[in-house]
Amino acid sequence: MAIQERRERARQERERLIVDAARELAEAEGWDAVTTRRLAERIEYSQPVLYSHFKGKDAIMAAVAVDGFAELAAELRAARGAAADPLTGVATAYLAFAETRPVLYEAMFTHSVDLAFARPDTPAALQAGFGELREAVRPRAGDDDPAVLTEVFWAALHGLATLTRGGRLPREIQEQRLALLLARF
Amino acid sequence: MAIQERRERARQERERLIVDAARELAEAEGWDAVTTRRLAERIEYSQPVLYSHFKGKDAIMAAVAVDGFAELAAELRAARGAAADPLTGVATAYLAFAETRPVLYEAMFTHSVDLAFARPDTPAALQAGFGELREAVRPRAGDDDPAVLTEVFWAALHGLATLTRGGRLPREIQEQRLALLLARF
DNA sequence: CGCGTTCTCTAGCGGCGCTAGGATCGCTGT
DNA sequence: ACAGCGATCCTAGCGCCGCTAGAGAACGCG
Repeated sequence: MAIQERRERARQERERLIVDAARELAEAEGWDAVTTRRLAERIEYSQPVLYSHFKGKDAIMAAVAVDGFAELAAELRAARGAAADPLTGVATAYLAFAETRPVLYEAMFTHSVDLAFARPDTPAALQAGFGELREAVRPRAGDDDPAVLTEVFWAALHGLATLTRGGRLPREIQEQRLALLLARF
Repeated sequence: MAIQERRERARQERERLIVDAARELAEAEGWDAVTTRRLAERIEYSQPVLYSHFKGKDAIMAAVAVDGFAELAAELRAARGAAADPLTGVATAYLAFAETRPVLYEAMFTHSVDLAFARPDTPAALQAGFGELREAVRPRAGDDDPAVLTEVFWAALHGLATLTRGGRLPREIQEQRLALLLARF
């Protein structure tokens, strides 16, 4: 039986290799450069092995996105603990994440439509990130439902992040925008 | 000289034909189905004709997006005039636009990164839509800069629209979210 | 009518995501 | 020790993509 375990271990290592390679390639040259051929070349296997791990290219990107959600959750947690005002800290950390890891943020939100949210099989990392936001919002909720208010706050952050990233909003006064948003919460 | 004018007119008609065909095809089968081959077939010309009008496929999508901005601006204007509370009306109209014309909204915000915003050559329709939002926000701005506050409000709406569209937020309680957002403005 | 420009098409390039089918490797039972 | 047999992996190729070069047709003009 140990043989199968070793094989399974090797499989999972290779799966990590694929996901990491996809992320590195995307961070180096953008998601357009992430093709199955280039990915296969980078991991030194042939194309078809990708399909023995993932259903298709989208699934690989979704795996990168899940990693991204885990990192985002970790950074939000750290920011909530460290900042004088948790909500400010979390919001700043969120915008910083989107700004410094654009490739991850794209995978998480712009691409990969079929990641289950608010479902039984939702990856834990996704829930965790939202949880961090909710705990930061809760003290400011007043009579409002904290969960729903968190959704609104998250949407505002997401909007700021994506509109800025897409060149729709000039980057320079982002701090001012964030201040106005926080003042209203 | 009249001959050149006639030709120019025909060219512009064909350009409209291309943009409309792209939009119709996208609305019928999604943007993935909009390929240069299928588009050429639909307008009953060969592929290279497309490239005598537009630099590439992205430019065609950008043209559809500009049409979208014009429609959005028109709907926001109507909503601002008709609603009891302008801000509520405009916000509702914005979310309704994203919900009922997902294909246009995608072209405007998810794709086509290289539409100039806040630049000399920014299409007027883009400015107009933002102007409608700004006029609706202004009475609620208090001591805040209305333009910046409008950006924040727009970002919040955009976030709600995209997160809902991507399945990140369940659609059912969108009205409740909008109420919470409006209450904070 | 013949000429030159202007337009449009056929054909093809390199690359894409993905898959079928055969070769090869490594474990297993005799 | 070795033949048999799955599991594993690669070569080759399908149909499609965005885009372009170059041939040929259509059209206004002298």
